[in-house]
Amino acid sequence: MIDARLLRDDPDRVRAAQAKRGLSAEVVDRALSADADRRAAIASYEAKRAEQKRLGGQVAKAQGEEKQELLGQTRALAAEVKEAEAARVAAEEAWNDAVLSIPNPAADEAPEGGEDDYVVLETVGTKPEFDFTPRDHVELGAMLGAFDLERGAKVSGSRFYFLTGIGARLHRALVTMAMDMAAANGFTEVVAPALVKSRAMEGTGFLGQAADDVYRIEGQDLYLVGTSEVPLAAFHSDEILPADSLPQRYAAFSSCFRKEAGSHGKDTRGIFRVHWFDKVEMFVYTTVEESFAEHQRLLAWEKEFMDALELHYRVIDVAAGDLGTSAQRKFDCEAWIASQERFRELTSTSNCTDFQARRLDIRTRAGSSGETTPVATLNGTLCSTNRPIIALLETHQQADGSVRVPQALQPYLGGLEVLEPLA
RNA sequence: GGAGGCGUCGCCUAGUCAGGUCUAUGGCGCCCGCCUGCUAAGCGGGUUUGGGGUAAUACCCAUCGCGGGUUCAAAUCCCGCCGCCUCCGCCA
Repeated sequence: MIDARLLRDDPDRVRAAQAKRGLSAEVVDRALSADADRRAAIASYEAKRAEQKRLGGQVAKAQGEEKQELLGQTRALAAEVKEAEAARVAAEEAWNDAVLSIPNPAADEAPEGGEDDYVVLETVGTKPEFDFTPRDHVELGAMLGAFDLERGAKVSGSRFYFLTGIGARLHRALVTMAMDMAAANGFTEVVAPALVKSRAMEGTGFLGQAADDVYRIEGQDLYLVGTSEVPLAAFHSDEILPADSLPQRYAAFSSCFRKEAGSHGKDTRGIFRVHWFDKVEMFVYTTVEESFAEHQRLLAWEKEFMDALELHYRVIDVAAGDLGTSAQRKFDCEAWIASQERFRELTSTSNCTDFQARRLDIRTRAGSSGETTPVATLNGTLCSTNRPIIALLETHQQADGSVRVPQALQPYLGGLEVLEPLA
């Protein structure tokens, strides 16, 4: 939720922010008029309610005829209060609807435009070269016995799979390595619920434009999360976090579920784009002032993970139109996928500033004044399970279908240096 | 899933049966001040969180787990829901 004061005091900035994302400013005007209506309705209700309370006090003390007369007055007033309250509630709903549909204004630094208008910030490592025709992860996976796509489809449908043998072991190794790195960097380890109530989904901005991608449990107010950002953001909802407790850094493991609506026919091969995967996600609560530096730290930790896997990758600054509802700025790390001859997203880190915190009512106390103020929330992928496996297999493959294990990962595979194809 | 108990402004707590200065009591903790070689004690004051309003005050409204209802008036009465605890059943 954007700051009501910003909307009121500087609506042109919000209009410009809408334009930068390629969205209409109509909702800004709707919100402004709803705000005026709402405040008028509140004033009217409160005046009547105050009068009702004042008379109520007199009724309590009055006797006989005087009491009867007061009761007559106050009965009429009660109806007016009820009416005014209904008007107030309606006005507040209109305001909420409008303001909740305004996304977080993008950072000034974020590139303008849509999906293709990203800016490459840096490219790390060198493109892997092969003196043989490189296989894609599906072929390699079959040779290694790392996953079973046919049975995944049989049991659960398209975009499902089983990780098997070395694939399952790689999954465990990656998650453990990621958690160890997070712990070493001061994160609190968390295993988070993958089912959450609508409040958590709404609060993190996933029931707006992204709602089509979310699985809902039939007959219950429960949703399958697409990322543990959701339960982690809601973790401290309705709380006031002591200033000296910030930043609070969590690294959460959870399964992630995505309908992938609207991506029919896209990345249908293998385990790249699937309905379910697992992920270790970094999540930070801090102050808005600190959030920008923290965002850089999250990016640095993501790069540390990419480096540990000895991948060739680039970092992009995602354009305003391609940011999620909540993000003010987003960096993606994209690894080179040899079979596709292009960079693909492996990790993503967003600074949501105080946008999610306003919706979820998470505050801290500002400096000396003691005033409460919304915190900032940030998230970043440390390790999703499938795409790193893909990048790893394709990057470190050898002519015979074996795969070299990056040194940092070896201890997590019992010292294994090379993954060998099954006989 | 069944039975019972509980939910009050950081923590504890009074108030709920008999609705009306409850504008929510008291204690602990915390903050400010006085006193004081220092500290403690003592004394005085303050201490939920939102919202409206104002240049800023003042002032006003909401908030007793949540949502409805009854009533002129609800922490208090009625209905529904949620959470926690105890016991039983089931289960990993």
